[in-house]
Amino acid sequence: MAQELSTKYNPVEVEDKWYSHWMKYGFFKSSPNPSKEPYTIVIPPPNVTGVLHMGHMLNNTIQDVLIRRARMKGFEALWVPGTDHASIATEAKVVAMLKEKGLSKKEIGREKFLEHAWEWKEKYGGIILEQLKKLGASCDWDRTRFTLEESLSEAVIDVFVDLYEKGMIYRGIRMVNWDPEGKTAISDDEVVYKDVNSKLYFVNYKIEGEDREVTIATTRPETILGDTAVCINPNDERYRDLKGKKVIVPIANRSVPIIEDEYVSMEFGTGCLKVTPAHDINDYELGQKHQLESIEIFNDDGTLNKYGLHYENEDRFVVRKKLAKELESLGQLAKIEEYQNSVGFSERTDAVIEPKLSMQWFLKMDEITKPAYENVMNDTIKLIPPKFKNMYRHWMENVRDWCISRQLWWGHRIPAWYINGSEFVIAKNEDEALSKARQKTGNAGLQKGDLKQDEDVLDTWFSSWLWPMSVFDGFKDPDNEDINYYYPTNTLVTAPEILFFWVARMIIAGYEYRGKKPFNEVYLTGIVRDKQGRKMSKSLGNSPEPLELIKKYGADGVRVGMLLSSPAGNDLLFDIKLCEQGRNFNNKIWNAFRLVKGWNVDSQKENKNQTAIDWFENCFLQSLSQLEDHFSKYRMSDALMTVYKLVWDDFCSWYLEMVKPSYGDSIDEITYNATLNFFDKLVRILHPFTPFISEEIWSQLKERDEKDCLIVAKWPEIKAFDSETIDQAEKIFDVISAIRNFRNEKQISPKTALKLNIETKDKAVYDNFGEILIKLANIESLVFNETSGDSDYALIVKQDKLHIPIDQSIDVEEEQKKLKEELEYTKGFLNSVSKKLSNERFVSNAPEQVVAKEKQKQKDAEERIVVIEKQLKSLQ
RNA sequence: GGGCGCUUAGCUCAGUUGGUUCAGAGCACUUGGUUUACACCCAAGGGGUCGGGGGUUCGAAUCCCUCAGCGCCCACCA
Repeated sequence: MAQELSTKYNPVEVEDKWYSHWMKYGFFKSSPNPSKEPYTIVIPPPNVTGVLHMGHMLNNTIQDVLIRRARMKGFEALWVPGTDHASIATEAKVVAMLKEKGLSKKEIGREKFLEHAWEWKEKYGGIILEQLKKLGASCDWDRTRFTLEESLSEAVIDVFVDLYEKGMIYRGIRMVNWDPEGKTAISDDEVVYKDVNSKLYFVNYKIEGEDREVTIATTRPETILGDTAVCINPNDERYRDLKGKKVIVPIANRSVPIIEDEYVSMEFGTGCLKVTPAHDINDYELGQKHQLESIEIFNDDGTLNKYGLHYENEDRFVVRKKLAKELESLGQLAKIEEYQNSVGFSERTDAVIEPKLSMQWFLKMDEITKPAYENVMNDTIKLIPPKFKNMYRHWMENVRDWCISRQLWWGHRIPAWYINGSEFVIAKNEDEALSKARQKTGNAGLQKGDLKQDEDVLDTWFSSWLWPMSVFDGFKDPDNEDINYYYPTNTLVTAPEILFFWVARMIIAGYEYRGKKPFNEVYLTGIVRDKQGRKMSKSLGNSPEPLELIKKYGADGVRVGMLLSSPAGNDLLFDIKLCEQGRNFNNKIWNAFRLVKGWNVDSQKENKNQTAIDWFENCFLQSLSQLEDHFSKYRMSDALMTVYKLVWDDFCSWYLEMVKPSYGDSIDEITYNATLNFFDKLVRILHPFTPFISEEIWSQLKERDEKDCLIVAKWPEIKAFDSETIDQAEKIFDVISAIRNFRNEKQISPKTALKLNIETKDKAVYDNFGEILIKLANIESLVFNETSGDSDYALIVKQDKLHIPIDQSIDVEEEQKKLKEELEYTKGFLNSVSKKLSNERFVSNAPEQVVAKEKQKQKDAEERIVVIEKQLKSLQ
């Protein structure tokens, strides 16, 4: 009964009710089922530190739409949830928490620190997953995994050992960002670049054995003490005569070679570069290339070491000034220029970052990346949208070895054990390490205490790259039922910013360890931005709180809002209005349902709505095909819009208006059942987008068993449809709109019934849809091709003329003017079509279909012109 | 600096291999509406020389060249 159903849909209760119901009956659960094809998604594991933000909302809505649809299409659908331990982010949070308690990492030591970290993880680590439930995420929660849990950690260590044994992991020198204040290496992400005003010092270096000098420009004169070469561009004419010579490093008085490399820009400074391999990444590479010595001149705290000579133990910036003075007094400072450049600062301590050489672990990327490269290029793995293929290729072609060690504690500790400093063994655990160490050294007396495990942990991505395999225990037990059934997964939904960090590496690992791709398709979402296009961030305060949104608009409303305008790979400019639109849509459906539930059925009554029923049936099938097409191309917004228009326009605005009994009247049984049947189909295709309201309506369509839920109902079957019926309806809709517009213009109330006399050559349309026309345009008498009074108003729709006699006197001039404009336009149109058709090259070159259609256009236009001219004449 | 991409209605975007009413959709906007499903609504309507210029073609939003503006990724210039 109508009064039982509120006029406004209230999602809060409904959503909680259904989520528990689905959980209760285990509809999200999946296990290998040989009689069904699997459809698998592994969630991009959110950081344990994470709190649900709008990016998650978009990302997980898309995944849920895909998984729910797959479930309904009869796949064994599995969505595996989990979280990522996120070394850097989590460690930073824990450090901050300790700081509040007045503790520091160093004081409490590794073990205690990790205790705190785990405690923190237990407390906050699950929040984000709980939040996802509010969104309606239909993950198999029993399968929730965590990248630092025991089984997944074992996988990481196994892989490390394996790759090492294959000779793909090595130790090497790398430049890290050193924070002299915090005395720690920090990641690239934690470096903040700022434009600062600095100085460019022009220093004269003496050429060995000659009375000449060469001038070099530098922003960091203190690093002169670490110079091991001077570099010029081999094409630089100015320095041709310097080739092969040596220069004397000022103050240090060291003789270093002049090397040549095209890396040096001839335009910058003097075109002559000092090379300090230990303190500049580019210089380091030059040093590698030209086999230069590398002299480190700094201590960990940013003071100079013994290579600083008389500046030993003084701070780098103090030395910079003093050294400049000394150079000046030596007459070796040519000039100082003001200069603006970008300098890296530590995000945490705001200290200027010092590039520092350090020993790190690397994974060789040249060989291992090959299948990952090829199989994306040949579309074995599809990137959506495909434009990302180019980016992927560029990265793969320029890939560098992957530095996999991080100077942190929260993470997978590198399974390397050092014996007396430099010698080491790689082993799965300490016991194994000990036996390997004994073997390696030949010293059977070695004890565990003689071994020291590497202090560093592995890059977080070194665990997440195994995710699609490790969640199914594909390492611990490589031939288990789960991994054999679910792997490769179907679709990965993630952000383009981690295409290289994560996606590419998962592909690499997939081929390396399973010989198979990890997923068939990668759907790359955009970034959720605010209306002004700014990235959403806490500091800007421009990010809405997702749970508040859900409370206000319902999860269904928010889901619709997220999907309304988010083509793959494009950023979504989020506007709260999108959620409003989503909510309104749900309310619309709710009210349509309220209407139908309120109908009184009269089983004696005759069905007069068969045309409407047939039409909507076809209309539905047409939309269903379009929907299928959109989904197959991952056009989520278009898919949703197809359903949106089908429900709002076709079903509510047209179909329900066609069949709706007038007030107090009853409805016949056939129409009633057909309408409920339409609801049944509509909620099925709505379900992936708006799971809650669709389930609620479905449950009210008829008496059902508790387990008979929409979430596991069948997706409607795609069938051919009759486009003739749809075309006819379109024409009738045009006629109805024209009449409504006429009422608007003439200010005739919709309640006032009109007489209508139609001149047409296509009466079949009216034979079928006449009753509908009468009802929706409020016509009291409909006749065809009768002679009309000269003073009648006439509307021209396509090739038909609608005479509508009304009491208002006709404004002949106005009507003539409109008709003449129309005539002009149509003639112009006809002219261009005829021109095309009289062009022999068009007729002979264009496909037959195109020509035929042009001919039809010509014919239609000609007929229309006749109709217009006739009406014009009758007005004279 | 290297690579990639974008520019279509006020906004966000579709527009498949050049060819039907292809210049579209949603929102926004304007006008009218207390029709008993819904004002979170109904009906109707007005908006664009497809960034500028040039070219190829019977035909260009779509292909080519060029200019302008914007964005992203990577490496960051002493």
